[in-house]
Amino acid sequence: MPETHHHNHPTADVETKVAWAVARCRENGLRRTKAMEELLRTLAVENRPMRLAELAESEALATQCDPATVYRLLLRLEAQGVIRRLGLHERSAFFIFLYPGEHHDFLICTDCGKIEEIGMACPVEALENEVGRKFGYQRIYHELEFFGLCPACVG
Amino acid sequence: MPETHHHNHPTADVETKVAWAVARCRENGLRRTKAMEELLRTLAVENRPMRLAELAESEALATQCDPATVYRLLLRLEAQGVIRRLGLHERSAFFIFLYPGEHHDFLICTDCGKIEEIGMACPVEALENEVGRKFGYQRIYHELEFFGLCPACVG
DNA sequence: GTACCTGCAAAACCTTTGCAGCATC
DNA sequence: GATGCTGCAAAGGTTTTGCAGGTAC
Repeated sequence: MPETHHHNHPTADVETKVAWAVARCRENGLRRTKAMEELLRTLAVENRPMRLAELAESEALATQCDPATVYRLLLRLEAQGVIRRLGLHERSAFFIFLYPGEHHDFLICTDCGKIEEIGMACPVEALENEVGRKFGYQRIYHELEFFGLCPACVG
Repeated sequence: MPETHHHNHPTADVETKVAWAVARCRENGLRRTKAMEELLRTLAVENRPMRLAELAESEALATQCDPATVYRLLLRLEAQGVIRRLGLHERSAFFIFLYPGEHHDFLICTDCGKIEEIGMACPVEALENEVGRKFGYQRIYHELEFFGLCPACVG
């Protein structure tokens, strides 16, 4: 299965995504734990960028494990390529489920920090390939974010 | 002068940029200080994303002022729209000089963190306008970053 | 049984703020 | 002279790590 391609297509079923991610982690030697599954499921259900703190306090995980565990899990899952860390200008990092064939672009309010997803075709794919070739980078992907004042903050 | 437009064109002269930024700040009631000028000049000369710590330790500023001052200056300059804060996945924020008509897209190594600028036409401008209209956002701009393993880290 | 994973707690880092004194306008 | 800017120092918030014990395989 390809690492990434950027067509927006219908979101896969949550359990399908979780099963895929767990399988991939296990293939690479990670142990299947309750916390891993719950973390992946939370990210798959929410399907939006979430912070460590938010995840650690979520119903599914708060009773399940320590924030430090969530932190270390996020590192492992990112290394496995089943989640991605995003830089969205906040002080804390955001993480989102990374499922093959799905791509997300976001619109962030510079005032209130609201994050919404843009369900529009992303025009960057061709450039991405060209950049990879020209600069000799491997495993390339991109992040595209739009920033501006949302209607509520424009007042 | 328009807030932003995204044609890549030859970089303006450093002193021109600094003078423009200082003028704009003064028009909006900020006081002209040595630290402000040095900070702007450093960013204009380097013309790349820099962190607070890096700026505060730079030759021009280390002898000039306290890190807290650099921090507060960065906030003010960002509010004036003469610099921009970038989210590049590091724990600390990056800032870059923002001159009308100039646009930057970056390529960042996911392993060593090297940041290079891509001098290629950015295909996002049309989408940016459409997103602004569709979602009702004002003062919209975008950030496009490519991530991957640089040749040295592929090794 | 072994290697990995977890909880707890502390350290490390970067950012942010309070306040008294100084510089710009 | 008034207001904003600065330096110093301390607080705040998130991330990161050490270590002893528990768990998946």
